[in-house]
Amino acid sequence: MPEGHTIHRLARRHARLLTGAPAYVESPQGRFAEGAALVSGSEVVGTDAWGKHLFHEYAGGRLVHVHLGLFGRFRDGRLPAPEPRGAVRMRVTGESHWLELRGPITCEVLTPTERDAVTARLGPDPLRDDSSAERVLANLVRRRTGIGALLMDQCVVAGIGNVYRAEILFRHGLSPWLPGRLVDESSWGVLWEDLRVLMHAGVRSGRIVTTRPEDRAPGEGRVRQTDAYYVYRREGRPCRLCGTPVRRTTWGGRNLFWCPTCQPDP
DNA sequence: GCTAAATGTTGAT
DNA sequence: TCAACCTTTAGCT
Repeated sequence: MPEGHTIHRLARRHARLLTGAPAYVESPQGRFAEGAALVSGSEVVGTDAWGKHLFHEYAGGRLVHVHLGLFGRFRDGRLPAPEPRGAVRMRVTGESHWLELRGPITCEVLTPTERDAVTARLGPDPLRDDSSAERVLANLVRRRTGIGALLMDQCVVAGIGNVYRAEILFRHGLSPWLPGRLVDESSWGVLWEDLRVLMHAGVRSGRIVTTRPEDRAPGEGRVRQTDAYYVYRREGRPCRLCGTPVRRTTWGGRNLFWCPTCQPDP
């Protein structure tokens, strides 16, 4: 489930499992063999996340840069590690735990300068303390494109994916086609704070839940997956607030879900 | 067992 | 705008 919250959660977890000890890095599948050899045996000094990009920092100044793309996945566990099965791009063995990475779109070794070049192309990340609502707003108001496309543009704001995009626009009654230049400062400020709260909750729980308790079936404990969203993947089902069937279209090659009543055309 | 779809990005047309 | 790529899973037969 790789939106920004997944990556930040992985960064924290990997820091806990690996930091402060040497790690042995291999590529059972072979496609990361050269990179693995560059860092293997060095101490893990920390991890970092920016948007959907994850970095493992090794002593000696090398970084492993991972982008999960749509399909990438990490698994981990306590040593001893099981025999790698199938296409394992990277396997990391620390002092007490192992990690396994499959299906990433990117897995490469970078220098600090190269890492800076990666993050320089990214907009502010709502999950980072150094992010700023004002800077994102400045990126929005410069563009005529609809806010629905802009929120998915990682140069504008980093870490939002298709689920958070659909859900945050619904929660604020905004049409995905509202031009970025028409986004006003006060409603953007409210949306941004809400987004930060939702994404931080996602980091904590490891899943995306955007519905308010009063908008889902009563019950304690874990929110059922069918109750987690307002519009994402709910095409044809009645809007939780107004009953209008949720709509879906394809925009920029991605599915876009919205309620035409709660999010009227601009 | 097969097919389609998926929370993403890049590069060609 | 479209296809390609990375891999798993759900829903069929």
